[in-house]
Formats: sequence, C-alpha cells, structure tokens
Amino acid sequence: MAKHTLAKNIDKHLNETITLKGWVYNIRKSGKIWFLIFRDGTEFIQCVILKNEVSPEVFKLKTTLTQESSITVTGVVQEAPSQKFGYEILVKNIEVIQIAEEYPISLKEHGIEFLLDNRHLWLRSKLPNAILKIRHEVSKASRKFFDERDFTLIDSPMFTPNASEGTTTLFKTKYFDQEAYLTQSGQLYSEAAIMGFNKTYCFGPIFRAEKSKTRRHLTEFWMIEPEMAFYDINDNMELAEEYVSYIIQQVLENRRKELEILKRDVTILEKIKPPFPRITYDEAVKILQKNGRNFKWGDDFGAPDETLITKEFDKPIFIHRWPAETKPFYMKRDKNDDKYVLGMDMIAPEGHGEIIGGSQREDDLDLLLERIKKENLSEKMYNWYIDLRRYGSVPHSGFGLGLERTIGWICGIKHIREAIPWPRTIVRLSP
RNA sequence: UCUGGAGUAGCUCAGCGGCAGAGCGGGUGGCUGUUAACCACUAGGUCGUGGGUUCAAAUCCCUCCUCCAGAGCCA
Repeated sequence: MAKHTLAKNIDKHLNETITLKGWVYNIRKSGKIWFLIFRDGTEFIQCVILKNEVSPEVFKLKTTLTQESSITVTGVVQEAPSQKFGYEILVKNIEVIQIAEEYPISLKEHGIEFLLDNRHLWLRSKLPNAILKIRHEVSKASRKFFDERDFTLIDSPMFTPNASEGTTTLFKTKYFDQEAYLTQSGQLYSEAAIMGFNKTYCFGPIFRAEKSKTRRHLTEFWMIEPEMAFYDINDNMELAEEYVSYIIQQVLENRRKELEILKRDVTILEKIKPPFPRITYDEAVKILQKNGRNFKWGDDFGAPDETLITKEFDKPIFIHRWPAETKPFYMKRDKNDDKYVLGMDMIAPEGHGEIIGGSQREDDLDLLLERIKKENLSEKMYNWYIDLRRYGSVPHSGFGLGLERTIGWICGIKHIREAIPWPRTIVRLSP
C-alpha cells in the first residue's frame, strides 16, 4: 500500500503530520504567506505556506509552481480559521514532481467547444469531476439493485448482423468479408438469455448513427437493460419505478457533496419514490390537446410535447399503451384492443426527456411472424429470435434505461455530453 | 437536413466604416489569512476562409468552413 494519504481522508488525521500526492489547483500569494489549493482527484484542500515554517527553497516555490504542477506535500492537518475549507494543511515540505507548462484551462469561464477539445484536461475540474463521480454511483447502484434481485448479468455483443429497430440509424463496419453493425440494443439477446437465467440485465455502450443534434443525444451511450421472464407490463413498470427511485436514493445518500458542487436542488430528487404516475398514450394526447397543442393521434411525442406532459407531475411518469404503428415489431399487442401495444416509456421531469423505453414482448409465434412480415424484416435473420417462441415461450418483459440522460437529470445539467467521460456526438470523435 | 445565432490575444468577450481593446491566464515586482485574492508594470494579434464595395473594412455585401441553440428522430 502507498504511504501517502488521500485528501478526502484528512479529517481522520487532525493534528497529525501527513503526506499528500497530487496537483496544484490554484495559488494565492501574499508577502510572507501563500496559499496553495491542492487536489488529488478525491478532494480539494487548502495548504498554507508560512515563511518561518518551511525552508527558503520551499517558500520560494510560490514563484515557480504553476497550475497543475504535480507535487508531494507534507504537513500538519489543522482546522482552517474560515469555514469554507474545514480542514487545511500547515505545510512543512513540498517536493516538486513536475512543473506543469502553462495550463490552458483557467479558473474563469470557458466555451463548451474549447472545454470538449480539452476533455482530457477538463476531467480534472470540479464540475466534470462531480458529475462523473455521480455517474460512477449510478452504475454501482444499478449493479447492486439487479444483483440483489436475482438478476444475472449477461452481456450482449457489440457486433451484430441485424438491427433491433430501424435500419437507418446503424453504424456499419467491415467484419472480415462480411458486414456488421454496432449494436443498438442488447434486448433481443437478453430475451434469449432469460429463457436460461430467468432474469438478466446487460450494461454496456450502444451506438446510434442518428443525425440528431440535440442536448439529449449521443452517438455512443450506455444503456442498462433488464429483461424478465414471466413479467407483464405492470410488473415491468413496477420494477422500473423501484429501480429509478433506488438509484436516486443511493446518489442522495452517497454523493451529497457532488450534488452540492453542481448546485442541484435536492428537494426535487427527494420526492422520487414509487409509485410514479401512469398515463396511457391516449391520456397524454388529451393533456396536449387541453393545452392547445396541435397533435395528431398516432404520432410520437416530440421534446416540447414531453416537457408539456411532465409539467403536470413532480415525478417521472409512465406513458403506456402506444399505437402499434409507432413501435417496433417485438412489442406485444394489447389483447383488449390490438390497435395498441404494451409499450411503456418513462419520461423524466424538468425537460430531461425519455429515460426508459420498454415493453412486454410478443410471445406468440404466429403474431410475431406476422409482424416481421408486415415490417419487411428478414425472417432468416431473426430465425434464432423466432425460435424462442417455439421452445417454451412465456410472457416476458424488459426495458432499457439511458444512463447519460438519467445522470443528466440527476445532476440537473443541460446537455448529456457532460454525463459521459468521452462524449461521441454527430460532430465529435475526439479526444 | 431545416430555422436562428456566433467566429477578434492562450481563454472569455467588447469594438460594428477612420491608430487593434479589456478581464483572466503568462512574465516581473509588492503585500502574514487569502477564498476564481488584491495592487503596479509588462509581453502577447493571419480580427474563421476566399472574393467584392470603398479614399479607407474587424466593421458593409457575397461564397465557403467551423461551432452553438432549437426542430425532426430517439434512450
């Protein structure tokens, strides 16, 4: 084990001499005293350097140290006179590891293009750091939630020969002497997996070549997709609302400080507990018409429509029972009225949009074949998927949660490109 | 792809026909409790690209490029 202390743990070492390893975040100079804001990725700490407490060489570092220079600091943990920092380090010694060249990201404002071009450096700043710690918490909580409920993690492949949804939004790539597509969803594979494991989830990146240029779109994003045998659409919605509530509560419990850094209004998050309101597609259409929007039955909701509908509620809502034409072939028809399918979307409040899409799946062999024919999909390509309806078909359901949109909502950030370490959008492939 | 907006110092921006500017960052000096510290001095420019109008263009007109916001599509 390394002998140095992590900055986040200094409260356990009050009045002790400790050694920290990290980077210079900022320096404030005075005459015979100077202040160094130190960061090591776990916390920011103020270090105080007094002329009569250190060697002349160390004191002189105030003129040579630059922002982001790497250093080893040794000193005594003490309470800071001001309330802003809590604890600070009275420095005894500083060893320079490297003097950084002029660092491009200053503590003042920057434009988004510049920051994204410098994403490799921007990760060191306070806001991205807080957001990505919350991302970690959401991933951790997701794994925990499903693991504790008898789900087995069965990952789906990234290379696929077919599309789960439309074929216009796929990234195509060469695969030796064949063509392959990058996956859009692990769902079809998960449907096979649950017949062997009962309840499964997959968690990984997926790829969509949509030419969408909005604050809710990435070309590469992460999705968590649970799939459950013997679950109907209502079981599916119950699981989804429990899951979303759980990750919110875990973030509130373990990442308060990060939410504070992001100035997130946590009273909104504290209200997120089951049950969530459930409205049918038809009821959602009525809300729109009541508010004077010109909306045609059978269309899908646009972003402004979603925002308007969710305004009536202070929690995420489910919209279920969609017109069959708007939804993909694998969704099960409503047996009360086959104009509708048993699909359900969860829309986050505050304009963050759809975070979950799911459905009860079509488990009847003949109905599935009929849908595949009607949509002109290749029966041969879906042979293995159709097989699942031949050998002990059961009612089953599942959903996919978009990780970045969920994080964007929890963090209250405008654009989801900040919710992923290395965003890939229609205009960005690097760094 | 469509609609709107913007490209000027390393960064954030002002200037909108007549000498290229500020703040931050960099450099030098000052200051014993600073909080994106402060004060003084200082270096730093292909005004996105190509063309046009004009005695004179960062500024007006046109072309193209890039980015931002929104729409469509979606998680």
